[in-house]
Amino acid sequence: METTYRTQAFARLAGVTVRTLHHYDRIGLLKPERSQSGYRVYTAPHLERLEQIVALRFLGLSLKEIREVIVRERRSLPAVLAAQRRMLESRRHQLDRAIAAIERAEAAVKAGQPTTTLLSRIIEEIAMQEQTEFMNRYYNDAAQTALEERRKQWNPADQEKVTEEWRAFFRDVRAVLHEDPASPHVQSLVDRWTELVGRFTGGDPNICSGLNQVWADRDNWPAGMKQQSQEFFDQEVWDFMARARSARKR
Amino acid sequence: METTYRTQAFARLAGVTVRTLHHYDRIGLLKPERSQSGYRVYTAPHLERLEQIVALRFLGLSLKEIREVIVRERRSLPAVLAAQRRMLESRRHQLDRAIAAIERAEAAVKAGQPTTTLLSRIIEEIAMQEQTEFMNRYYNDAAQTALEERRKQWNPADQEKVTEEWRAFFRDVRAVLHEDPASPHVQSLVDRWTELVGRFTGGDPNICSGLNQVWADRDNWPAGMKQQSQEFFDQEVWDFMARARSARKR
DNA sequence: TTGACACTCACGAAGCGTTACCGTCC
DNA sequence: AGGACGGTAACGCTTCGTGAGTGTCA
Repeated sequence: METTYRTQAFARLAGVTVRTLHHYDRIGLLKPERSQSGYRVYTAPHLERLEQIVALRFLGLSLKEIREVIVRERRSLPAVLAAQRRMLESRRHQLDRAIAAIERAEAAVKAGQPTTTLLSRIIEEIAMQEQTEFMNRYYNDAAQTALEERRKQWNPADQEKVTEEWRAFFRDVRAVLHEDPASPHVQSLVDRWTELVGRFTGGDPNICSGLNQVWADRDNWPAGMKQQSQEFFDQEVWDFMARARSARKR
Repeated sequence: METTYRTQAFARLAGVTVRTLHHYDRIGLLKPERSQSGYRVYTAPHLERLEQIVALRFLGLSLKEIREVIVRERRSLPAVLAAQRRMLESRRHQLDRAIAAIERAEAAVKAGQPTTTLLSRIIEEIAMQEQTEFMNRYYNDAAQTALEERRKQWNPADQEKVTEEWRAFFRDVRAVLHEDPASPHVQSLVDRWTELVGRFTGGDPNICSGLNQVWADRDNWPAGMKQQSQEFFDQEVWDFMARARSARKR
């Protein structure tokens, strides 16, 4: 003597569309009874199950996953939900990155940086984020917060200036590759090198240590980062500087 | 004399798949040159455009939207991005709700509430969120924060107890519908009513005002909420209580 | 007879992944 | 001549929305 519903009434009751019920029926997720004329007939237990389906869909599970959890308890619900939570958190992280990219690009353009258009700023911002995320694997917590502070002080113009100084430094080193690494002239280049690195580390030993690790692992950098610093991947220059530094030590 | 790339090399360079390039070519989003043999030939300008496409895709724009922005500047980029930011923020809000639902359901079950299973707790949690969001349209900021505090003190058992008290109150009122609204017995019911309402408002005038608005607009409640409080939608009881209260005033 | 509602196909949509089959280049 | 790489064509995946055409009657 229980209340029964036909498709439309049941759909309204549960807050879904008729088409959705048809779909769930077809894929075997929620199969109602049938009247002799072939009409779908839903009852209270169906409502309960549909509520479960809707809830899990709200959590972002696919219908296939829902079926595995509900129809036959093939998979443990707590485990699935824990996994789902991690997925959602990572999606949220991605969303945050996208939102931040738009916001910061808008802010930068509004603050009047006519050299780059909004779209270019966004591309830069995304690249920055990628680099930051990747590099954070090498820096410990102290270094990460220190770098965070540092970045707030930076702006694209500063960045461009520093890059230019490194470029000049490399030119100067390449010009003296034939000289004695211990010569005063070359040793002054070691000082310049120390100064340039110190400009980035700010003397922070945490940052310094992380930087060494980043550089040591440069073969594994993502393509975008590699490409961007390709001009500084001159093994000959680095070898020469290494010899110059060890000459200094003695 | 510019560098050219064929499909695979170009794909690696830009960090996308060959299939993606084929797709963009077919839908007219990024059309490379062709060699005599029909091979796709990409050059630097193509790379620039592809970077823009990838960036906008990162922000969640559809390929159609990207085409409208990039291929022919039919739509203003700043406007599109502002709209996109709002979309992303609303998606983020949805994600937060899903994550919160899982977290709180897990916590509630772990804290030992054997009456309800994890899945049921999630359904309750989602319903709660819906109600909260909907009701917040009626409460001002002060009332919302006050209610927020209140909810932290609540637990399902309390909720059940209060519901039971309202149920008893309705039974008692229905039993005296034929009596004089001004009789001492009925007037004591008015006191009980005041007390029950006060239990929810906590005497806060902001909450009180919001509650009145919520109740006045109960025809527009979402289906789920209506259904849940359906047992208290007894017009006869409310009319009788109104008469009893106006009898008290005189 | 006529609404109102029910049923079963079946295409469409977004963004590629994934064969399948065949030509080009070195 | 073989293997790496290029091309096109076309189905698959996901979750229903949206008709089209037709039957039922709570």
